[in-house]
Amino acid sequence: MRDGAGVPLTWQSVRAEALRRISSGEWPPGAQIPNEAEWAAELGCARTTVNRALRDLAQAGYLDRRRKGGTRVPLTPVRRATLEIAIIRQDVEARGRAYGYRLLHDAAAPAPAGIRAALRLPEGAVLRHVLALHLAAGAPYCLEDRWLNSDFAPGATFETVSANEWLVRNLAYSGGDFTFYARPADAGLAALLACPEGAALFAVDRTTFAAEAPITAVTLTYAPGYRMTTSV
Amino acid sequence: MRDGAGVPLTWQSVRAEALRRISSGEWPPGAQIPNEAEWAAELGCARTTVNRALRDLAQAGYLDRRRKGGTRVPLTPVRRATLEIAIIRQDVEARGRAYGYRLLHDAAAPAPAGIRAALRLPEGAVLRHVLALHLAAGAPYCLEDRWLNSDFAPGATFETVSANEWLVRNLAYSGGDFTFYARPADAGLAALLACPEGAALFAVDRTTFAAEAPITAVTLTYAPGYRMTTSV
DNA sequence: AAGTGGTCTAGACCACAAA
DNA sequence: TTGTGGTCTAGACCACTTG
Repeated sequence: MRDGAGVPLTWQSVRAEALRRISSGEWPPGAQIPNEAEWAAELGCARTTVNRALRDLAQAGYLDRRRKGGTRVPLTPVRRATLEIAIIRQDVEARGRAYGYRLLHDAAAPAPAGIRAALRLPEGAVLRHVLALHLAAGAPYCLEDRWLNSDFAPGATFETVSANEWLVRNLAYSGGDFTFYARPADAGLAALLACPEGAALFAVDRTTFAAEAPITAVTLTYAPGYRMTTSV
Repeated sequence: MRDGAGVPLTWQSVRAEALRRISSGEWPPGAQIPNEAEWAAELGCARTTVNRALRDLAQAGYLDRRRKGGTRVPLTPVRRATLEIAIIRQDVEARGRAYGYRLLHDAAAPAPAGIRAALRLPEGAVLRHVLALHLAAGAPYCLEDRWLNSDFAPGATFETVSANEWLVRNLAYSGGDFTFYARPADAGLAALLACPEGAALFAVDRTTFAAEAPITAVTLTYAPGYRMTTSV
C-alpha cells in the first residue's frame, strides 16, 4: 500500500512484502499469486520492479515461476545457500596461517574406474595423476589427489603453483559437480595428514568440465578439525 | 561486435562475451574494464542489458563492482556454488527410500555454553532441547539434536512432524550460518545411528535467526555413507 | 489460442565512493 | 566534486506452456 505516489517502491521492498505474505500465510503453500501486471498495478510500480523482486525470490527457492503457469508458493520449500569456494592457499591465508605447498607425485597413469566414470571417459583412458599436500602454518592441511586430462595444461608443472590454483586461474566459468562427505583416515592418509588412523576427515570430490569436455576430477581430503562455513 | 542491428543482444550473450574476455586474458586479473555506458555503446545495446550481465557475473564472483570505482576482474577468483537445503524427509524421499521419524526427547533445559555462544544468549538461558532420529527405509539416517528458543513455537509438538520440517515451513526468509564438518561417532551416536564407534560421520551445525532474534541451533549428524552434492 | 513470465529499450534520477 | 554502478519507469515484443 502506498500513499499518494511519493517515494518510488524499490524491488527490495516489493520482495519484503511478498515474503511477508508468504510467511503470514496470506499466500499459502501451493497457492497461485497475482500475476506481475496485477501486482504492479496494485502496488503502483512498474512491472519490471515486481519482476525483479519475484525473480529474486524464485532464485532463492521461495517461489516457483513458469510462463503461462504463473507464480506459485512451493508446497515443499527448499532453502538455497551459497558456498564460496576459494583457492586453498587463499582459504589458509584467510584463516590467518602461513601457507605451504608440497608436490608429492605427478605422472601419467591409466585412470581408475571411478574416475573414468565421473569424467565419462572410455576404458583405458590415460590421465595425469597429481598428488600434493597443502600446509597451514607448517602442518598438513589438505591432501589434493587429482586426475587431469593430459590434453589440458600440457606445459604446466605444479611444483610451485598447485594444480588447484592453476586451474582456478585459467578456467573461467567451467561447470561440474561437488560432493561433500566424511571418510576415515586409512594408513596412507594418516601418514600424510599426520593424524591417527581412523580419524574422521572431511572430504570433497569435485569434477570439472569445460564446454562438455572433461577436465579434471579431484578429491580434497582435509586434516581433522576442518570446518566449511557459509551463511544465508 | 554486431552487424547492422538485426538481432537484439541478450544479457546472456553479453555475459558470455565478458567471460570470454576474462578467460582469454583480454581482461587480466586486476584490470578495470570499460564502464557500462561505453560497453553498451560498443555492443550496440541498452545499458540495462550490460548491467544485467555484469551484475550476474559479479554475483558469481567473476567481477568486482563498485560505484565510482568501476568494474574490475578480481585478483583472487572465488567460485560460488549453490547448495540446495531441503527438508530431511524430502531428502530421503528424493533418494527413493521410505521416510521414518522418531522423537527421542523434548524438554526444557539450560543451554550449554557452545549453544549460548552460537545464539548470542546470556548465561543461564533456558531452551527447549529436542532430539530426534530420521530414518530411511527403516535404517537410521540422521540424528537431529536441536536447541530451540522456547518463546518460539510454543504450541508445536514434534511427535509426528519433525522440528526440522516444522521450522522450514513456518519460517520464511530467516538468516543464519551453516558449518559442515566430519566427526567421529562417540558411544551415544554409534548406538543411535547403528554404526561402529569411531566411524567417520558427516555433520552440519546450523544456527537460525529471524529479524535478529535467535531461533534455533541444531546439529544434524548423518549415518555413514551420506554424501551432500551440488553442481555448478 | 491465449495468458504468463522473460527480456530489451531509452531515458532518467539517485547513491555511493573516489579523487 | 564527479564518475560510476544501482534502480525505476513505461512500453514493447517474444517464448514458453498450459488449457
